This record gives sequence, structure tokens and C-alpha cells, in this order.
Amino acid sequence: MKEADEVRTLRAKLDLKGAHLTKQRAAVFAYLSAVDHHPTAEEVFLAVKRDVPKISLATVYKNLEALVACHAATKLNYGDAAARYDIRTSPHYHTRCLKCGRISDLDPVPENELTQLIKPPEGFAALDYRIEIAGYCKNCSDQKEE
Amino acid sequence: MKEADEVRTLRAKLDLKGAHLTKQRAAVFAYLSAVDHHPTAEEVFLAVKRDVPKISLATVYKNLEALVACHAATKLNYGDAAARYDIRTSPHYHTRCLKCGRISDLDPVPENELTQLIKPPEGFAALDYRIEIAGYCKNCSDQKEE
DNA sequence: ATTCTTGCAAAAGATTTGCAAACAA
DNA sequence: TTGTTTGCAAATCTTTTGCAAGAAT
Repeated sequence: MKEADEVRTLRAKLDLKGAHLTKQRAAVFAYLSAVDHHPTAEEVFLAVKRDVPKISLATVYKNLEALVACHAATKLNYGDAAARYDIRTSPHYHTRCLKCGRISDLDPVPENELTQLIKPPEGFAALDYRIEIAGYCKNCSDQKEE
Repeated sequence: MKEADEVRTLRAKLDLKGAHLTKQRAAVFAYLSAVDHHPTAEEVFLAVKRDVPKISLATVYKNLEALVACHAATKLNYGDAAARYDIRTSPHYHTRCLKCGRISDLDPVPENELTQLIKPPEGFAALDYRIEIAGYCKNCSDQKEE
């Protein structure tokens, strides 16, 4: 999908919630689309500030939540203190490095095999499987702490 | 295992780290053992205060971390803002209710089938699989939000 | 006796909120 | 024009920390 299409899709998703597409919101979305990992709000803030110097951290938070609300992004609360945001909204899973904190994508897992192996108890209405493998990423594997 | 044995086991685990077994620590451990879900530090604090009225929230946090450090409990960061603590230390997985926030245990998943289905990328040193099914628990399924 | 723990208050980090001015539809 | 968003500062929530007094080994 070329960039113009992505923006059109985003605008449509926002429209459904009566939300506007501002310069700040577009910049947050663009950064989330550009990076290959899943940054914290702080990281997004620092990066986006290069394009929109006057943007505030509160605005970044509000925009990240707006993207989540219109299903243009996903919030990842697994793991450490600061939440992370992910531009992908289709089901997929993550690795998390215990040393550097980086969250990356896992190779796809067949949906049906997964739900067959892992079943919720009677009466629990499952909406979302969340899977994370914690460990040491390639870069950190060498210098890992005790 | 009867209660005296549990305390003996706990004491042994603490000893390995040079940690003491105080009245407060025992109460935190006892509460964690007694409940069938996985409470936040705040919940533990409120509950334990009934037995140890002068206990402080900071002490509860310190004790929960001490239990995690000596492998007498596990910390669950999946999901919402406040971490939750789990007396079980062997690998197992959870359900999380999106309405009431309750974290409960999932039926066991065969370890080998799991690692065969879900594999980390080349070079990633996997230490811990974390799996959560988010959805609505039996109690909340009826009155669930839009 | 020595080391660890408690409880308090203050600090820190992440996130949210209230509000008037600015912007998008 | 109307409703949404921005940026700021203050507030909130969870968790951590420093420290003197008290408890466990």
C-alpha cells in the first residue's frame, strides 16, 4: 500500500469515530508505521518532535489512544512499566528482550492450531490471545546479565 | 501440603537469598496462597491489613518483590496498569477479564506442543512463554460493555 | 551482634485530565 | 460554525527509595 492509501485508510477509520486527522496525529501514525519495533509513548514523542517540534507528550498519548480506539493501532501492555504501541491490528505475537526491552514481532502462528491447543475455561468468552516470548534478543544474548 | 510444610518451604527459599521470614512477609504469602485469583499489590495490602493493621503499602511491595526474588511467587505484568502477583511459579497461563480485570489460571498447556507451535526467531534466547486470553469471564459475560 | 525489614514520607515514572486557544470537518 | 484537538500545567496512579527504629537470624 502506498503512503497516500495508508492515509486514506487511516482517515476512514478515524471518521467512523468522528475523529479528525491532524498534523500531530498523522505524524504519530507515520512514525509508528515506519519503525520495525514497538515503541513507548516517550519514544514516539521524541521522534515525532523532530517533525512537529511543539508537540507535547500529552498529545502523543491522546493520539496513540485515538489510534487504538479507531483500530489503527494496538496497545501492548505486556511486560514492563511503559506501554508500547503497535501499528499492526491483526492478531500476531511478540518477543520481548529482558535486557534492552525491545518488543518485536514473532513469526505468525496458525490461528486454528493455537485455539485448539490453548482453550479458555467453560463460560469464558475469549476475544484475544496474547502471547509473548521473553528472553534475550540476538544483540543482547552475548552480554546478558547473570 | 499442609500449612506448616508450606511455611518451611518458604523459609528455605528465603534462606537461599539471605532473607528473613517476618510476620508481614508471612501474611503476604498466606494471602497470596489463599486466593484463587491473582491480586494487585493494593488488594494484598487491604487484605493483609486485617491481620497486620500497621503494615504499609511499601512493605507489601517489598515483600511481593522478595517473594518473586526467591521464586516463591511470580509477577504478572500482562494487561493493565497495576501488576499482579501469583503464588504459582511453575509455567502456566492466564485469562484476563476485560470488564472486571480478574486474572485467573488457564488449564495447563502441554509444554512441548507449545514450543513446537510457537517458535522464537533465530538467535532469540527464549526463557519464558507468556500467554494470556483476554475476554469476558463467566460473571461478566452477561453485562458486557459495547 | 549483624543483617535484614519495617513504616513513613518523599520521589519517581507513566499516564490522564481540565481548560482555553487553535484547528479540522 | 461546530465539534475535535492541541499544549500546558496540574493531578493521579503505581511503584520505588532513603532512612532511622525494630525484628529476625
